[in-house]
Amino acid sequence: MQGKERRPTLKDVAELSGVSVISASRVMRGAPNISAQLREKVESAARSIGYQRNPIARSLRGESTELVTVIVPSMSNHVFPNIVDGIDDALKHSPLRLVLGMTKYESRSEEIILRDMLSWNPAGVILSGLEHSESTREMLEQFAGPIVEVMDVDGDAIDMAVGTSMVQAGELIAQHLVARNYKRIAYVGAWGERPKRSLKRRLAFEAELTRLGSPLVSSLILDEASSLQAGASGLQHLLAENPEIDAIFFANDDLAMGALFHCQSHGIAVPGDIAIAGFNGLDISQSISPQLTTIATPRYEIGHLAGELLRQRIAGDTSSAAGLHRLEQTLIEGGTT
Amino acid sequence: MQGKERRPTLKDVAELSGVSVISASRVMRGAPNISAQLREKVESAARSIGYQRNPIARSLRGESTELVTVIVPSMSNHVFPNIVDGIDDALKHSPLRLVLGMTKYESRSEEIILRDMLSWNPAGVILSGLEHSESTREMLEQFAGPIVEVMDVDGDAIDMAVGTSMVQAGELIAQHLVARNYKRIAYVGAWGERPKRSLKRRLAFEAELTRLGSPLVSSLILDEASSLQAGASGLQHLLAENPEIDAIFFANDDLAMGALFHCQSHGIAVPGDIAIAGFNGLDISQSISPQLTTIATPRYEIGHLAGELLRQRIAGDTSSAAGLHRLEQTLIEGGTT
DNA sequence: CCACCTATTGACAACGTTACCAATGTCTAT
DNA sequence: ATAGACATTGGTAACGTTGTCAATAGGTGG
Repeated sequence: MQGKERRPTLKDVAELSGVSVISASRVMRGAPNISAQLREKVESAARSIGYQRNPIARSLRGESTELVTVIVPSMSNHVFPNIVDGIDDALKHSPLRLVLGMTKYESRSEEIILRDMLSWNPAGVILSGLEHSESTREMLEQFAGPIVEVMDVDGDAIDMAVGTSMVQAGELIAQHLVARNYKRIAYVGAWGERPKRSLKRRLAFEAELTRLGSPLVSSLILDEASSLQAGASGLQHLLAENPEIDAIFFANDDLAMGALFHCQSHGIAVPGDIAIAGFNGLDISQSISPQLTTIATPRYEIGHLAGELLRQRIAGDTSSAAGLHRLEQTLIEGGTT
Repeated sequence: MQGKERRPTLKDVAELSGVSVISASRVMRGAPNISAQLREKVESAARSIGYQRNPIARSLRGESTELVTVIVPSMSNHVFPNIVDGIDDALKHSPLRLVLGMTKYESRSEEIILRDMLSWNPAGVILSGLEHSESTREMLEQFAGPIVEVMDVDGDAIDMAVGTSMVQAGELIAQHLVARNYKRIAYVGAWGERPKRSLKRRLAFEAELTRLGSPLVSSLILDEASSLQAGASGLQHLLAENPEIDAIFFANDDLAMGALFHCQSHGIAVPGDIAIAGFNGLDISQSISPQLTTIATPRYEIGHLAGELLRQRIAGDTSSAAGLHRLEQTLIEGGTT
């Protein structure tokens, strides 16, 4: 079904244009000190046989490839597609290509994927969160290229990190709920709280509630993936156990919207009977009515900056940029609280 | 800031275990006819220095890499993250890795990305849609590995294709709207209708409406990306021009939901004043109220089957599987029509 | 006991590219 | 005019792996 002509090599280009292989190489990679005639001869030969440089041979010879390893938990969480879109846009006009791996929130899986991908000698690595297994951390420390950890900035970066503060997010929601005079506040998480950033958010939320004199009444960490359904069932469980709860902070907008829709279809008044807050600020959560109270995070921008930092460092902009890059997030006071 | 020890090679393993390089190679790649002692010596040496096979050197020598090129329009369209998730799960237990490229719905961009990625000699290619530029098509025909085109199956596959029928989708919605007795039906699209599958859907929709004696009253193709906002503004434009429209088929759920929310917040009764239908069957469109009338497409399954077909062919399961793989989609009769 | 076969291991070359060094030619300052 | 600097081009080897062929050892049937 396929053609399979042998792919042209530098040798072919050199023979056709009557120059040495090394000269052809120099022209193709834009090395300095090439005469105009030589360049012209080689370029036209290359064009005529459709020569493409072979990145495999190139990177066997040299050091690193033009691949950027991106490891995220999953695409089904709306957060990560936005991040990946941002990264891709930042790398769009560079020769760098994204190699994507998904961990399903398992740190063992992160380790395996990373080990595998590092064997490609990538130009850089982007992964999510600041917490990694011991051996993941070792591999990253051995890795010579730039590393960006995305999503949260509450901790130490191995190299660079871009994200928003989970601690601040938890505090903002706590302050908001207390200011609105809710008294019996609960929390619902998912994914067994494996992404440590959600744990950070919850702990900060709890601590701030306690500080404000209105400690958390109850919390429920679902083991399943977050989804609208999970949010609805989380809400039901909590209310069944503890009917006097008057506000719930959900680990993300999906859970929160699921709970909201459940209330709407079961005659539970929001925020009258119960207040609901989420996290992320997904587009859709701002279009429904009432608008969801949530924290809007700049996901695309996180990805874009991560890609940009990586690109700059790979391009030779050494120095700078190491450390935490904290982006702003905003509390959206919607109609659900 | 980083460690940068030289990466161990086969030579290191061979020296440490006192065997030849080629024997070490054979053990590492599990070749036949290896004595137990040799295997043991080599394996323990490899373990002790943390040897990892170098896929770059391997694929320079051999033929193709263990990379799978995946080219999709964008991650911000909820459809593609699901596809990518499905592909990833299908490839999870193989050595294959996803290399991701995004075209932003530009066929020129598809061409550039594909050319670049093919230079890595990928094991296989997955891309979206059955329509490609002339030179994209040529490159694909030259390509020796398996190719899967995902999303739609209304046309001819270069090699394999997995998706649902856009023609059927358009017809189903047309039949549904006519059956519900809507008389003045309109259509709203986005992305300048660059993905040909949405064009196919619209044309089938129009043809079926005509056949049923209720031809399309008006259609509006927005040039912008689809989004909730775009859906709302599409609705407004159409109604401004043509107030007697009583039903609109939107190219996807995002547009449809945007229109629905607009109606809800502007006192337009749905489906009383206007009926709304979408396409995709996103999770969220089924959780809102009223539930959106739409066509539910098996996106994850499309990705999964695409990955599975690719994996099988790469593993040597030649033969079979070429051609169109049509998956089922279902009309969801929601409360918006 | 010998030709022959199989199992096991090794040597060499090659994949396509580029770093490094060498060779040639050209130009400038003294 | 000449040494030295620079521009331009070429040759060789090497990156890490594996296909191919060769070599060795042990075993088999006649």
